This record gives sequence, structure tokens and C-alpha cells, in this order.
Amino acid sequence: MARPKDDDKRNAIMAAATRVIVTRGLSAPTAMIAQEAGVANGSLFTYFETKADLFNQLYLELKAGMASAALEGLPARAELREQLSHVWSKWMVWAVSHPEKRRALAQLAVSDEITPVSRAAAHKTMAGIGELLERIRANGPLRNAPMGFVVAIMNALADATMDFMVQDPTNADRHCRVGFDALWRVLS
Amino acid sequence: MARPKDDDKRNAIMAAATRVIVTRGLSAPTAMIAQEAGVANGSLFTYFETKADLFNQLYLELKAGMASAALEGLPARAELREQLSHVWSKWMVWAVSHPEKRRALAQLAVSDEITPVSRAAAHKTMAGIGELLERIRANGPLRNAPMGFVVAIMNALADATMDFMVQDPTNADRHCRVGFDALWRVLS
Amino acid sequence: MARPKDDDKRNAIMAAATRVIVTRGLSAPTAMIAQEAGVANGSLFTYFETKADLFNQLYLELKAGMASAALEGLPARAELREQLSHVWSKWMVWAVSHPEKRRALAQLAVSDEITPVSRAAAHKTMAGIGELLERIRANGPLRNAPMGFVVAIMNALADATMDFMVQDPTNADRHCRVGFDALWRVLS
Amino acid sequence: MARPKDDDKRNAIMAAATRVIVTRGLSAPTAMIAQEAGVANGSLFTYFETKADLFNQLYLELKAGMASAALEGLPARAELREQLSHVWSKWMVWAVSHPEKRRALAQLAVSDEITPVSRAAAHKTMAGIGELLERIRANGPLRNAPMGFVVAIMNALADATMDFMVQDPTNADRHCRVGFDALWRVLS
DNA sequence: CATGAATGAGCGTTCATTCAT
DNA sequence: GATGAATGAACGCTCATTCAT
Repeated sequence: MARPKDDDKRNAIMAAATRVIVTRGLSAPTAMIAQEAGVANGSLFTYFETKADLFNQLYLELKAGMASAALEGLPARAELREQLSHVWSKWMVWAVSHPEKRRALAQLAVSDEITPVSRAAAHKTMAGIGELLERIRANGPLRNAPMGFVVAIMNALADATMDFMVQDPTNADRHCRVGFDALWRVLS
Repeated sequence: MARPKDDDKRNAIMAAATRVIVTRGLSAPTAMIAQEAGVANGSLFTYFETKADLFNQLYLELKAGMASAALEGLPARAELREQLSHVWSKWMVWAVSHPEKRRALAQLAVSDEITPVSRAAAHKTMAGIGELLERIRANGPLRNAPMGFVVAIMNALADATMDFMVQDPTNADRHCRVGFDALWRVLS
Repeated sequence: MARPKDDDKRNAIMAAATRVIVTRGLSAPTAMIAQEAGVANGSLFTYFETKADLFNQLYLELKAGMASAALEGLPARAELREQLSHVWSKWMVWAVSHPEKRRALAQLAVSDEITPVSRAAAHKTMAGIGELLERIRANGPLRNAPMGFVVAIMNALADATMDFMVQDPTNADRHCRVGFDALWRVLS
Repeated sequence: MARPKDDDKRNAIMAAATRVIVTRGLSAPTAMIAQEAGVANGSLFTYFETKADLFNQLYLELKAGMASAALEGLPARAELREQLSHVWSKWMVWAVSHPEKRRALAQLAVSDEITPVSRAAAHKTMAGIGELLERIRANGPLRNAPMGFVVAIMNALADATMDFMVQDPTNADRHCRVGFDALWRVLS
């Protein structure tokens, strides 16, 4: 049963889990997720072997969605700064448009139910951004730092920026720019 | 007072909680914390009214410990860069020397059992660093950003740096310096 | 609906609760009730939301059972004395035949978990007896007393009588008659 | 240590227990009773071996107090009806003046922690009333009923009457009289 | 003798998972 | 495959009782 037929139901569960995690944290009962998804209690377990399995898949899917949003429409021929700026903007827009997904993701990222395998897979999902970053830092002050460190710094700055954009939406655009400028100063 | 409340025991519970949170997350059973502390099940509740109370106090204590480690021996007359560098080093040393505390803190920070009051108190604990930061950014590119944003960026960079220092201890010193340089570029 | 909620099981839990309350009072552990009912620990809570809920429902059911036993086969055209005598006899027979139910009921009646709503509903259950009483006392010495008082007196006499019938079963019939005669003297 | 020196403390605990039982039922924690009595947690157990012991002694004391209130100033030479009426009035006055004691007593009476021995001793306390009753019923319709039954009936009527006097204090006097008349009709 | 911290069994309730229907 | 009742281990917390101070 490599994947049960009804993908709609699977997606409904994923979406429900996202919502419920936001309100109830990682201890959200599977029964509540199932109910929110309009599905019976036990049906959840025909789509996901365990609760941890659901969480891992959700984590991966959210990360992938985020990455693909960030990379959408990347102007591959533009200058590097321009490209990164584009990614940054898309990324921030995603965060602001999907606050629930971001919050669920934050919770999941910190969970110890998420396996190293899932984390690695999620990481891969951002490979596109990684490559761009690689080219940018090549001549900058971080040229000798491990790539993972550079990515971590970018993620950290992105997270801080998102928090402020969500927290103070009136000045979201400014915060977005300030965040990007800070990142650029770090990298080049 | 017969058999006064024993500070050693309180500390043992705090330390045990730190350890158990690392291995079991926020769902760390109180019974396990008590056992780890060498104390009876119910004794935990003579020192802390509820599990949430324990977690809030632990959160505050860990944050305060971290802040005071960072600020210890601050060369108040040195140049600002020198001062921040000192804080940064001490901070990183604390993180590397107390990986369990840092991990527990990360979990606690994300818990919704931690009250706004505790968060505010914990924040105050870092006031010294905040002031330093304030003076540093006054003439830099972030002079118009909200202070909270600046702090968030610093925390984000610090966390990323710590992760790499812990992950790759051989080059800890280098990572520490790279992180600091990045921070400095962001601020000035 | 897969495996519909089983009325037998519900009844088994009710009966078990009755028995356990007799031996352990209102602090009867739910786990013991479940075991006595031959049901898992947690299953009790698929039939009753809380222990208090179980107790309220049990209270109501026992009272209703008692009332319907008392009113069964009421000779509605007979003289009032005859009717009351009939109710009294049936009532006493119920008490003697179901000593556990009576004891559980006594405990429940005194519990502060039983809500006013349940008490009111239980009261309604005895409305038939109330009406009869109403007609009887209309021309008697209690014609000006509040109806509630009259009912309370009847209940009090009934309880005393039941106690003696149970305590001294050999003379149960005589006690039953003595009790009734006392009641009749009070009322008319 | 047939009786610890400090009778005041013992009495304070008894009084506290009375109050706490009213508000919290028989599951009132001993710690709460101790606190209410202004006494340490563990001190309670130097005055009473166990919680059950406290409850038994309290039960006995309350019953004795009630009985002695009822018998106080008994006009031993008056007519029997007059004597009973006097007892009845005093009894009702006691109930109305000490609602907490009465309520605690009601709870205790139903508890299965109260031993048969305590119940017997409490019963003896009412011997004075019993003798009066004995003489009254000697020529009445209950002349052949067991004495215990007669006492039970009286208690039952008394309880019902008290409930109404407390519930509807405006007409307390009338309810008192109605109750007595009912009793008299039962007895003679 | 007073105190109150220490103890640990016990309780009501929850919940991931299984399985009869 | 879908359903939801059944299961029982686990949890946070309480409390009568003990005992070090």
C-alpha cells in the first residue's frame, strides 16, 4: 500500500495537524487532528503509521513548501545580490502569508520526534538556496567557514526577520529590507 | 522550622529537570525528574507547585545563568567592539561548557507553559547585553530598527554559532570568531 | 458505526459502580469500578465523561428505578389509603430486594458531586407518588405545610422503616405495616 | 498520653474539622483541617491517631452535644407531651443555631469510617430521650414495635423538620410545631 | 511536644494504537 | 477502506502519615 488511494484525506490530515499543532502544541492528540480533518480517529493510522510518522512527514512537507516558495521565479541570470534579494522576499512573503505553517514548523523543528533523516531531507529541499549562497560567499568574509554555518546564519537571520514582520506587520516591508541588508553585510 | 526547605534539594531537582528535559523533551515526567534528583515523587511538589512552575523557574534560572556568564568580567572601559567581543566569547564558552543547559533552555523557550511574565523576567536578565548593543548600533546601519529586532538578530547569530561550535569542537575558536565578525558586520 | 457503544457494558459499569460504592463509599476508584465491570480502565470514560458524570447518571437511574418499582401496578381507582398502602408495600419490597442499590443511593444522595439538575430530575421521577400524597394530605393536618415537607416526612419514615426491615427481616412484614400506619397517622 | 495536655488545641482541631467538613466534605484533607485550626500539619496526629479517629471522635462529640442540648432543662415532672415538646423545641433550636455542626454530623453519619462502636456510643448519648419516648409509646400504637424503630422514626421526623426550618427560617416556628404534631400523632 | 518537609501509594483522566464491525 | 469503541500504560498531582529537627 505504498500510498493509500485517497490523497485528499492525507492532505486534510496534514492541514489539520498544522492547525492543531499551532493551537495545542506537539502534544496535540491524534484524535483531535483526525476530528479537525473530518476523519475517524483510527483512519489517521491508515495514512500514517504513527503520530511521529505524521509529524516527520508534515515537517518535511512544510519545509519543502517553504523552500519552493522561496525559489519560485528565481531570476537565474540576474546579479547574485538581486537573486538573493528575490529569494529573501519570496521567503518572507511565504512566512507572512502562512503564519500557521511557520508556527507549526517551528514547533516541529524543536521536537525530538523528528528524525535526523527527516532533518537531512528537509535540508536538501533548500539546496537551491544553498547553491546561491555558495556562490555569494565565495569571495566574501565567510569564504572559509563551513557551508552549514553560513546556511545556519542565514536561517537564523531569516527567522528573526520573520518574527518581526509578523509581530509588526505595519512595517513588514522595512523589516524585510533591514533583514536582507544585514544578511548581505554578513555575506559580502 | 523543622527540617527547613533544602536548597540543595531544590537545586538537585532543577539540575535533574535540565537533564531529563534534554533526553525526554518537555514531556519529561515529573516522576522521572524526581527520581533523577534522588527525591520522592511527591517531594518535587513541595519545592514547585506544579510542573509548569518548575519549568518557569528553571527557564528563568538558566537564562539568568547564561546572561551572567556572558557579562562576567566585562571590561567596562574598553572600546565597544572589545566589550562585545568579550561578551560574545564568554557567552560561547558558557554554551560549550553547558550543552545540556543550552538544550534544555531551547526546549523551554519554545514551550507554551512558560508565561509572558517569565519571559519578561528572563529578558531583563540580559539587560546588560542590551545596553551594550544599544550603544553599538547607535551609529550603525541598524540605528533605526527596533531594538527587539537587533537583539533577535544577535540571538539568532549566537545560536547558529553555538550550534557549530558544539558540532565541530575542534574548530570552536574559529567558529566563535567567524560568528562574532558576522555580528559585527551586521551592527556597524 | 463500528462496534457501537454497548448498552450491556454501560449497564455493567452502572451495576459495578453500585456494588463498589457500597463497599468503598464515594471514593470508589474508577479503576476498581471498571475492573468489577470487566472492562478496561479507560473504557469507563467512553461511557461516562467523568466520575461525577457516572455518579449523577447512576443516582438518577437508581432513583427512577425505585420510583417506578413503587408505582408499578398502582390501583388508580382504589381508595387513597389503599393506593398509598400499595405504593408503600412495593417501595419496601424494592428496598429489601435491592439493598445494594439502596445503600449506594444513600451515599450518592449525600455526595456534593450530584448536581441540582440531577436532584431535580430524580425528584420528578417520584412525581406520581407526590400527586398521591398531595390528594391525601389535602384534608389532613398537614394541609397547610409545604408539600416538600410532607414528602420529606414520608421519605424519612420510609427510610427508617426500610432500615428495620433489612435489619430484622424476620419481622419485615410487621415493620412494613407499622411504618405505614405511622405514616397514615401523620397524614390524616 | 491518655489525653495530651493541651485540650484547647484538641478542641480547635475538632471545631476546624467541623467547618472544613461542611465546605469540603469528608475528603477534607487533614492538612487543611490543621491549618484551619492554626496548628501544624503533623500536630493533628498527636491529638488523633488517624483521620478516621478524628472523625469518630468528632461524630461522637457532635451527637453528644446535640443530645445534651435537647435534654437541657427537661421539666421532669411535667406531662409527657409537655416533656417531649420541650425536648423537641430544644433539639430544633440546636439545629438552627448550629447549622455547621448539623451538616458535619450528617456527613459523618453516612461515612463508612464511623465504626459501629462509635455509632453505639452516640446512640447511648440519646438515652435520656429514649426513656421519655419509651414511656410515651407504652400505651400508643407503637407499643409493640421495637424501640429502635421508634427512635429511628423520631430521628427521621426530626431531620426532616430541621431541614425545613433551616431552609425556610421565616416559618421555622410553624415547621417546628407541625413536625412535633406529626411526631405526636405517630406516637399516640 | 511542635513543626513542616518527606514519602510514595493512589487517583482521575488522557491518548496512541489496535481491531471488531 | 472506514469507523470509533476498546485498551491499558502513563501522567500530574494529592494526601495521610512519618520523622528529623
